[in-house]
Order: sequence, then C-alpha cells, then structure tokens
Amino acid sequence: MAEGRHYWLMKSEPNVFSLDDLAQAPKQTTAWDGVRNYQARNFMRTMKTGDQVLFYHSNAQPPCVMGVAEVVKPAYPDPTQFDPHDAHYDPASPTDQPRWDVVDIRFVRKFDVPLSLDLLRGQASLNGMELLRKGSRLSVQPVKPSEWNEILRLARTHRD
DNA sequence: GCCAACGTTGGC
DNA sequence: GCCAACGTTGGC
Repeated sequence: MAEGRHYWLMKSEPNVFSLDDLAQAPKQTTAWDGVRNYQARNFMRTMKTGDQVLFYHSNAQPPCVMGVAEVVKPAYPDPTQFDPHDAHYDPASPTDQPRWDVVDIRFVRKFDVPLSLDLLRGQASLNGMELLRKGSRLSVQPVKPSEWNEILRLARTHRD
C-alpha cells in the first residue's frame, strides 16, 4: 500500500447524488460541491490525488457504505458558493479568498452488497469509527487504515 | 414526522 | 466571550 495514501468517507443522499450517479457521470468523475462545514472542508483540503474514499448513502433505507471512489483532483474553490441561484450560495464568501472548496472524485467500484450501518455497528473491530459515533454528522471524515481494511474485508465477505 | 446532536449566528 | 435561539443533519 502506497505510503501517504489516505482514507476517507464521504456522505451523500442518494436521492440527490448516488454512487450510481457517479458511475454514470462523465469520466465517472464529479466535483464534490456543496460542503459547508469547516471541519469537512479542512479534511478536503488535506486530500491528495489517489486518496481512497468510502461512498456512503445517508438518509437512505437503510443507510449504507455503497462502494469506493478516489480523489483525482485536490481541493480548489467550490464554484457553487458564488452562484446566487445555487442552494449552496454563500454571499459572505470573499471572491479573492474563497471560503469553500471541492475535490474531484472518480468512481472506483460498487460493492456487491451495500454494507448497512447496522452491519457496521455489529463489528467490534469498527468500534470508535467516526461514522458510528452517536450524533456524528460530519459529511467528510477520515477513515483509519484498519477500518478501511475491515470494511473491504466485509465487502468481500458479504455477497449474494 | 420526530428529535438528538450538533454548528452557526448575533445580542449583550 | 458567553450563550440562547435558530438551522441543519441524519438515524429512526
């Protein structure tokens, strides 16, 4: 495993943008726009090309880790913050020092079976994972290598 | 639809 | 700098 490659988890509501949407996007790539939380933004600013991302469906039934994406372009200003017609418009963001960033991510793979939040909560090895913390709302979060390995192992184990 | 657990805003 | 009010996230 390459040194310096980091692991992340990013949440999306599937009725807004699903992993299938990413797989069908041009070049299977999208700008991860609309993040308006400083902690999440700061994590995105530390992302590097090649970093691996768990793609999570929130507000889904059930909520699930769906598969894997990867960072293909590091942080740059989020254009939606300057668009008055966009839901994520931020009139307070200075144009010369934009407040919000995006990264570009590309589809890598979809798991054979989605890994539900329930299933993940049942894994003692995932104790302490940010996603599983009560009240956790962070939409971009770091994943430990051990957690990454465990989730990929579960993805291999749980098939039709 | 409910509501706990946040994060942000703004009066003081 | 405090903190009440408010808005949002997201599981259930």
